[in-house]
Amino acid sequence: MLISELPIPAGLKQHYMQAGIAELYPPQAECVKRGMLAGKNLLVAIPTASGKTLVAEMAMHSHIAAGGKCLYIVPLKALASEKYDEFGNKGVRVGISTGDLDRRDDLLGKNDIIVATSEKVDSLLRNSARWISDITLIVIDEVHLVDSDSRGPTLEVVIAKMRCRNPGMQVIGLSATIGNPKLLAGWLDAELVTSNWRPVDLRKGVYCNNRILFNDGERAIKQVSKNFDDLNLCLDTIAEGGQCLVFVSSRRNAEAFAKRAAGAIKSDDPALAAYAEQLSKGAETEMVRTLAACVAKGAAFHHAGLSRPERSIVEEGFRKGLIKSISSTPTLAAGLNLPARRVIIRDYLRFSSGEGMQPIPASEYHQMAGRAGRPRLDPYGEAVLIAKDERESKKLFDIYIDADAEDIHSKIAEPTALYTHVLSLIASGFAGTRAELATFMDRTFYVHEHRQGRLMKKAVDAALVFLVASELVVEVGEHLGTTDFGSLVSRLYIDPRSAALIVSGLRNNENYADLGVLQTICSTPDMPRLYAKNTDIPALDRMADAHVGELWHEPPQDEEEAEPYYRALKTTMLLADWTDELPDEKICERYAVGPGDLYGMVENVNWLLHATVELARMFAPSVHPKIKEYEICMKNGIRRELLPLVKLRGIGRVRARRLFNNGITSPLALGKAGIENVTKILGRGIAEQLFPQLDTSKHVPSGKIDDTAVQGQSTLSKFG
DNA sequence: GGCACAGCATTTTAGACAGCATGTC
DNA sequence: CTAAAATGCTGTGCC
Repeated sequence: MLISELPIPAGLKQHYMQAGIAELYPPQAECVKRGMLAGKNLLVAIPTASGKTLVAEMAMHSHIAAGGKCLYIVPLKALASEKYDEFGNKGVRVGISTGDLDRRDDLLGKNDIIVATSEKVDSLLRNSARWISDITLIVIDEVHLVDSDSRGPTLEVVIAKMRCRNPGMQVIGLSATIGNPKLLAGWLDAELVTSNWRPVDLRKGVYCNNRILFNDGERAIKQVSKNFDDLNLCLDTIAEGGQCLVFVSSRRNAEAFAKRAAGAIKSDDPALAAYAEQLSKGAETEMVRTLAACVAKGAAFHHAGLSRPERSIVEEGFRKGLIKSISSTPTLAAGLNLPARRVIIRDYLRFSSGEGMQPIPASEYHQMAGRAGRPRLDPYGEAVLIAKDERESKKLFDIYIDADAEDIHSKIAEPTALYTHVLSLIASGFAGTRAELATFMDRTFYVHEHRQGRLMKKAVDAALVFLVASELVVEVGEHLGTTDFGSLVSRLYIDPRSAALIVSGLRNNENYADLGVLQTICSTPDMPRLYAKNTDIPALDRMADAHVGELWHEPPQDEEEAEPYYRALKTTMLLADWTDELPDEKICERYAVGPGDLYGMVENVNWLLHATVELARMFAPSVHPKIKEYEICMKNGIRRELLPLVKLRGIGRVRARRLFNNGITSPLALGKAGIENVTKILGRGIAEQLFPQLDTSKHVPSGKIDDTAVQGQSTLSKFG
């Protein structure tokens, strides 16, 4: 099927022509035949990289040409940016909305295409963004994620809410291949398109006894390294001019492989040295030093301990073909599209708490394998597993290569998954009675899958019991409504259990302490917790003793609750060190985390601290100002005494501390000190940027700076 | 008694969404 | 319940 013959806007055709796309891939053509451009709902369950995004884009442009508006839902923030870039510059207005990137709501609604994460869409629905009702096409990327324990229920509810809200809306689901696509298509009232076609030939095999076994042949691998099969596989591809992606089960393994690969590749490209240099500019942690050393030689590792900039450097180096191998935890499997000629799935067992080492699901294997082969760049792609003996080799063929992907199932009836969604359905007017809740639930994948709502009703009832007991929901006769508290919690987008925990913390503690608030937040189900090692326990106990008056939670007597307690306490300590101005490197070293973990932790607690501020406004007005200050401390990683200074643009934790230690403790003192003195402390450029800010405050008394001075004063007198 | 070290026992283990209002070193 | 590598601990041999 030729692009030129399609009923899509001329402008888009031209873009495709210029990009050298003249004809549709077979599965794409199938989508068109099934009515994708004629408004039919569609579930496209085809392998990665076989052109799902392109067909969805064509459908979106058709809608826009007819005056419609499209919502493109993705599972990851990184994916949202990727799609945002891809859809842009093609004559339509594209907007993006995720936790960190946002245009103001009304502005966002002016776009033709809005790219957003599922949670963000849910949040927008809860906060009644008006443009939502203008959406005529919703595209759900990776719909099979309704199967996810943690995030699937949200996706499922968002899809159901959107379809309730906009009855005539077209729905396009893009999915990896799954075992039961018909069931999912049935739920979406969609035509089903499945296919195994791929643009680059993909060969799947198992390495065993110095050769890769494929279903249709084998390939000998040169034994360069005596001890390491994984390395030999990697070097084999590089020798042929390819690149390698190695999936392993832990961060430690990823780093260890990168070191070995670096030692064997020994590339000395000056461009690599530049990347290494760029990396060394960041936090000077052991992890970053290792990464820089590896990158300089043409190898890299990738996991969530890397910060955003560090990840982009690695990704860019690989895309440009300079970095020859990346060893990665599952970060890269689900995230960015970063194909390589050979993908080595080295560790197929992964630790899972309570279950020991578990084989990864076949669907995940297929997803990683699908990363093999760069369209137009590689002649073929290879996905290789590693076996110790023939027996294991046979097993790997059985459970992965020759295995279909698993069926997917709704996870919405899990005990606690519904608390937040039942609350939001009541708060945002989707349901005002138990009967209306049931009617809404009839539209979920769960009820479609089980063909009856008995268990669903049980789960909803259990959620209501919790919500009523926590004073979030009130039931008067038939009518269900939210309290002010419930409505706030729904809009804040936090777990009702977190809200209940925070509110009881605020109510039950006479003595306000930052540490108590922090510990409470860290005990919340919305806060990921650090792992507490056995050897950490004594230090944690000592720390708890030293701060008895400030902590709001006692060590539990119950053996079972000891672990979450210590994990929360360790997380509390890390964040307390952050607001105590311990340098990033020291924190990373002390808690054995990477810069990416630290920033993630701070970002997460900032979100919950913001929610705590709002809850305190309602339940503990006397401590509200203190928590608000603490929120700013956490955002910047500073002690209270620096609060007046960080209000200035260009001043963060480091510069504020430098000024303070030189006796400049407020914008007022900064003005008195004069530009020359400040130049000595911070350099000419920064000083020149600061003084104009002081000037404007004179002319605009109600401006930002003046505010700051007042708040700073009161802060210092209170907490001296 | 003190130290080095082999060898056995224990410990540890992936990822990442949400609010708000704009700019750190 | 399953693995594998790193780290911790114990006991031995030696001075």
